[in-house]
Amino acid sequence: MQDGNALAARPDIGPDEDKISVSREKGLNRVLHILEFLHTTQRAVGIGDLAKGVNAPRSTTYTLVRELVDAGLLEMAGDGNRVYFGKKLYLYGMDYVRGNDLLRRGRQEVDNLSRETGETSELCMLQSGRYTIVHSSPGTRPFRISSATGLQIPLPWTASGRLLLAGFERTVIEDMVSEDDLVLPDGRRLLLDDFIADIAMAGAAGYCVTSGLVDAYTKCLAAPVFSAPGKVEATMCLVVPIDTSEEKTVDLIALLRERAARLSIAG
Amino acid sequence: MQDGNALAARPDIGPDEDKISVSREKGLNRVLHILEFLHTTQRAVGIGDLAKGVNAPRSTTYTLVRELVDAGLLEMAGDGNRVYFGKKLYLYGMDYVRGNDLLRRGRQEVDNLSRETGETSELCMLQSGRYTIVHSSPGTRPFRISSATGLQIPLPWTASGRLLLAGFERTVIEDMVSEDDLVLPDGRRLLLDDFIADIAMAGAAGYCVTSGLVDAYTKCLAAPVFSAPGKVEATMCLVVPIDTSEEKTVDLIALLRERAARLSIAG
DNA sequence: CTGGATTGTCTCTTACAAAAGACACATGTA
DNA sequence: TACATGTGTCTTTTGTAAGAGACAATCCAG
Repeated sequence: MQDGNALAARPDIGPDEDKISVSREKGLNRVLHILEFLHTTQRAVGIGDLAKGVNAPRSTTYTLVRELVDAGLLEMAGDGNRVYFGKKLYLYGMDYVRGNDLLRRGRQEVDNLSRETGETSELCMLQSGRYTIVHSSPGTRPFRISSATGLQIPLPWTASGRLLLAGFERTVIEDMVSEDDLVLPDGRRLLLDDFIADIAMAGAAGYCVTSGLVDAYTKCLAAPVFSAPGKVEATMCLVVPIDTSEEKTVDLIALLRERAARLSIAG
Repeated sequence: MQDGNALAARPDIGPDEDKISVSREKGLNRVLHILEFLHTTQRAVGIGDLAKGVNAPRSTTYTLVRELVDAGLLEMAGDGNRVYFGKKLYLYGMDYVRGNDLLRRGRQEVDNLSRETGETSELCMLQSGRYTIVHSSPGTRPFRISSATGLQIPLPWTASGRLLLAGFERTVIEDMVSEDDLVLPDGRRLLLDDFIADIAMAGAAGYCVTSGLVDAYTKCLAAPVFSAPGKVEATMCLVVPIDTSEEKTVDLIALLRERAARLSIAG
């Protein structure tokens, strides 16, 4: 099952039809699409729009939504004909946190770090082959982008991405990184070979810094968190102004690496 | 695991859906049961046990689990043949928090309150007809029960339960409260009429105190959070030693009510 | 007012997923 | 050694859920 679902790319024009005919799909898959769609929209959605968004028949969507609302996974939002995530999902999510040492302690460390440094700090992981901000703490600077938790960003855009891929085979990396991912927000285009070289360097150095990749005003410092020797499970990173002095940057990296190391193994 | 599945006993109100034959069930329902089962066990579970736990055929369970793991809703845990909640559920849960003002601010207030008072503080809501601890902050006392987030408790056992039901019709309350719910942990039995009288009183007073209901050593103070005039959306509560002085209790109630009021409406 | 677009509910059909069961391979234990 | 128990992957069968479409009820623009 290769679910390169169309919703992530574009709802309407789908050259990558799984089958020639949009054959009957399993209810569970429809549900998974619905959840993913709500995650991308980040807001309550009308059931009609939802049906369009996941490219499912209206009747099916209505029944599924009703079942999910009854189950508490979704909730009807404000004005009455929109749905969004429900309390049950929150509860399950907290269960996950509780059962996951790394995440639990990582959130804590990230919060500490951003409080101590005043900079935006994040915990990042690979999530189904994509870079994901699992937790972030805003820092105290006047205007800082609220890089929302759960946001997924192309791996090549980030320092963390370079660390997370350390140790992977070249072929695996090629699979994970699409052509589009190599195009930066400002239109510049990375070379795959350069990116792979970056990954090797980052892995060897034990940290990674990128400047002006996602935007022109910040640089990103990242350090790896290991779940086993050599296996990068997550990264902690700091987002700082691009004009941060070399000296301060070095200090921050040292701090970051110390905290990341503290998270590693040590179960 | 000789316990049948407690959760299937009453998935929802009303019609006797328990058929003689455990006939073929919808995949989505199986999934919902799986999630609920994992929520009650609060730990990673082997797939075999999972199948027993939700009373589903092994083969079905294997395929469903595989699909859920692929989707990231579940993850294989530690030793390799157990499953538990996955990162995706955490991300969806955080989306819920973000989209839900009351919860977001409520968590904050609860954390503040427990820090200021040193007592265990909780945010509670109705979740599919049951009392649910949506967020809790432990307080600083030496030994305090870690009333886990997401824990569901019979409504009559709690102060919050009385407030949450304020304004509901008697028949609705009767539907929500089972016979078993009226039996306290220590074996005492509440009368439904008394409970309903309590609800009315709590609703009128705008707060509620219960002593020694869940256990003999604590009392529970609760105040309502309104989503609209008269509509109780949640409660904040404090769990304090049962021998807390009358004077201090009064002070805490005042504080609690102030904070709860701050959460109300104001959306 | 009218015509088009949305919303929510219902019914009926058949394509397809859930379930049964067989299999292969580990374990443990008498 | 046999014998039970747990695990993971097949195939086959058949009950039913996904989907098409019809319906009434809003809503809104022209």
